[in-house]
Amino acid sequence: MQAAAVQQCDLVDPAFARLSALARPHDSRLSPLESGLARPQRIAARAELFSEGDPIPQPILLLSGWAARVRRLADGRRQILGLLLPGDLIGIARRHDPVAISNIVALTDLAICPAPCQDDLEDVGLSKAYDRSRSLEEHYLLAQIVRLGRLSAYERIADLLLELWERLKLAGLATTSRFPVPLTQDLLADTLGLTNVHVNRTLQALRREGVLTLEAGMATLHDTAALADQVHHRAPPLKSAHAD
Amino acid sequence: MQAAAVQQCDLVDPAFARLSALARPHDSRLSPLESGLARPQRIAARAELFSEGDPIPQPILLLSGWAARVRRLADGRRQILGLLLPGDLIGIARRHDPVAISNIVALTDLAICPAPCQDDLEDVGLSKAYDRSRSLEEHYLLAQIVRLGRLSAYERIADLLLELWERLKLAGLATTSRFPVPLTQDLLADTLGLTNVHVNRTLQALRREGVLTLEAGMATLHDTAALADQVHHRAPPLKSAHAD
DNA sequence: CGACGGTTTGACAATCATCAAATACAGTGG
DNA sequence: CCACTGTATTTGATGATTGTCAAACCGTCG
Repeated sequence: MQAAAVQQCDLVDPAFARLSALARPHDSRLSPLESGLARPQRIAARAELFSEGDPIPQPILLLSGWAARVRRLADGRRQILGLLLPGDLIGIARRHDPVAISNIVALTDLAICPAPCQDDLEDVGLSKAYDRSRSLEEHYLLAQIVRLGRLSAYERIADLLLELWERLKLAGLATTSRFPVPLTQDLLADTLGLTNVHVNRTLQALRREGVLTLEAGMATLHDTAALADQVHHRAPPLKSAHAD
Repeated sequence: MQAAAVQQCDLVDPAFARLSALARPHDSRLSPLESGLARPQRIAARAELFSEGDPIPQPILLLSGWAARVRRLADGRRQILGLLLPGDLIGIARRHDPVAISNIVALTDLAICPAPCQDDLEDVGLSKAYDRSRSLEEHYLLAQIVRLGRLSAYERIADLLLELWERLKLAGLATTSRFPVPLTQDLLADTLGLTNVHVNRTLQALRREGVLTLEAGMATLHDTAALADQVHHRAPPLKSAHAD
């Protein structure tokens, strides 16, 4: 990292850490990454980065802060489709004339920058990292569907926090089982398809039972191993689909 | 279409129609499409096409029949992540060593074939069609999240059927507002995050109120315009995200 | 006929939403 | 410093939506 970038070092670090983690073990010179990061742009919390249908001239790399993909219904109901964390990429789904497929709003103050050229296929490392990132993005959407479709409120919160923990670890933003989660209970509710009141009561239950704590923007998972065990309840694949 | 393909004409037609529709208005010679379709492979209902983690050597084009992306929980709960209809592509999300990100099972008898080479970027038409298909796939996942997160059982069914109607129209499989939906109420329940009992009762309500009918594998939407209006309730984008 | 998968019905319970208000807490300006 | 404002959290009372369990019904197929 040179001159201009140096002072931003702690800023770009999480994004760099995440992409490096995704590029491994093929390793790589993620050089283009460093060069492109000289000019981070700042976005204020609550700003809308993209509206559905907006063209996205180039993919964006989220350097710091949290954002969300949001959809609003005519009667005011709101659903957060997914959360965007430092190191996540925005708008890498399509190859040609990419377009925002959902609104994206800043949940906190943000730093973003154009994602270094992904079309430069010479950098295999970076290309693979983007590929994995795309893959993870879909994975998180699917996880969200299972949460909303089949988990209880209690399970939804536990499952989401476990996911956030793992995602933050990827970016080096969670080293212990205590980590920042700058979500209000309102936002949590809109993420999990619940009401803020019910989220509040369920959080109390989780706290009371010593599962996890969420307050003042910090989450603490009290028994991550047990939690992951209970929550990562994938069934072994079954050959007959309709079996019960 | 030549020789070998001709006898399969009605078979490949929907898939061809869909990809052509997606390629337009850039039009295109979708020539590689025709050539690759000579050897459709048949899959029996209930077979599992892919398990999570399976490598997908090449993208697959679904020619006829319905499939589903499924996830099962350890205690037997099941969530259908998304439905796959004729003309849909499987495994086009990743560029490098693609891997099945969810189990895929055949809901009906299927005909599939390898998707004609997408890396042949010379065929701009086909490449664009695949790109749009990818984009639509994500769109449907997001729609599913909103359904599960914020719609009532009544709305979920109406919304899903409207989506299916539009998707089938793309492939030329629905010309009127009456079209085939080979889903049992059990499968509908697992798609919509409900129980089969509740799906049954809600379907009765929808029928009673003249909104739609679903029986014997056929769906009928009684006032598609009004339905689309009620159900496509996107709110106008709002600049302040947290506004209420 | 009997078995099977799918649909339908009923009685009842649990989860979660709604509405309204109280409390806590940080920031702002006098 | 304190009252004032706005936002976030918490509590209570009540009701609607949806789930659970169990059984009956219905058509198809061997």
